[in-house]
Amino acid sequence: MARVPVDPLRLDQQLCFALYAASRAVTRAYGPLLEPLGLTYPQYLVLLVLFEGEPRSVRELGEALGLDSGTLTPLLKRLEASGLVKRKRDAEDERVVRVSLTRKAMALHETLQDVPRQMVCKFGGDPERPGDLADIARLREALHALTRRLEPPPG
Amino acid sequence: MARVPVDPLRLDQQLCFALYAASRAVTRAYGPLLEPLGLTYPQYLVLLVLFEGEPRSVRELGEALGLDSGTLTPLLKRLEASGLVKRKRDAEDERVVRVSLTRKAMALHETLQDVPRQMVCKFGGDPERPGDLADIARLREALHALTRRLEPPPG
DNA sequence: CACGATTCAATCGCATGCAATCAAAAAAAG
DNA sequence: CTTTTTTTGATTGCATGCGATTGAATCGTG
Repeated sequence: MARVPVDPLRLDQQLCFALYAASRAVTRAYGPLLEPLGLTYPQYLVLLVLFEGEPRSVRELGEALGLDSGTLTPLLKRLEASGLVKRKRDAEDERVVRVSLTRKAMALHETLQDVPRQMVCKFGGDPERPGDLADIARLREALHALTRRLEPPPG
Repeated sequence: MARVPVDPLRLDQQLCFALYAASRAVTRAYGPLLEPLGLTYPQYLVLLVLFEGEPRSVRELGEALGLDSGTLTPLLKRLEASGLVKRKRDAEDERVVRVSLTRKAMALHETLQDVPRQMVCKFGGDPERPGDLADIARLREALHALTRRLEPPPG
């Protein structure tokens, strides 16, 4: 069991770079699926949040995605320009903007159903094989755990 | 063993989002360490590549990091403006630009030695505990494998 | 009620990412 | 040796991310 000293700054030793590279690779892999639908990857994520419940305030979307208004406001304006979301000031509290889906977006929901399965294939897995799905689930949980440790809730 | 059908579009089911969120969380975690040194995270990565061998052409840097000249050219100009790298057209082949480190950058190399250890702590691990380092290594390898599957070499 | 603190979205500035295009240089074809 | 193709980096345009600031609305407290 020889202990070989390793340069701690070597790129291929960095978890951060592995994450950075994998994240960009996955985002790129979504491109061919989303671009024909007129969606970017972050826009797709916003729709996923809204599919789970509407309407959502900009703050709620930001909490779900870890993005701030500086990123979300222009992104939402583009989604609005695409006819996929509506933005409306809350009458009760004029500070908040409630974002909801259009009919067009709800129709997109059907089209998007197949996207995750296609992505599993791109990941090199078989969507029919439980083992492959379990591998993905394990990796996903490890990443969520890492994110939680880096961003402790404001408790 | 009840099989509960799960909405495949649920955000917390997406490996892509786990990656996306974790990558941004890690990049943010580097901020406090790099900002005092006048570095951004991608600039830090470029320096890591150069620490492993100089000079490097823009193409070589791009291959190592998975970035193209559209990203690297302005980034390298900023690193040059910071006095950390030199850029010089190759006399043999006027197409290539060779990027090398300045004395200032080599001095930075010393300062950066401790960064990876500090990051392990932020990840919630103990740099002295081999088990924690092994966990990080496993996650890193899983991510590298995913990236490779998504970007098969042009063979 | 007054008023300072807080919340919320928008705006601004800067630094990526990345596709598409360009121009120059070099290599390959003929 | 000339033409064509390829390689390499730069440039442009667009869409994020994100810190910092702003401005409006609301809340908390006295």
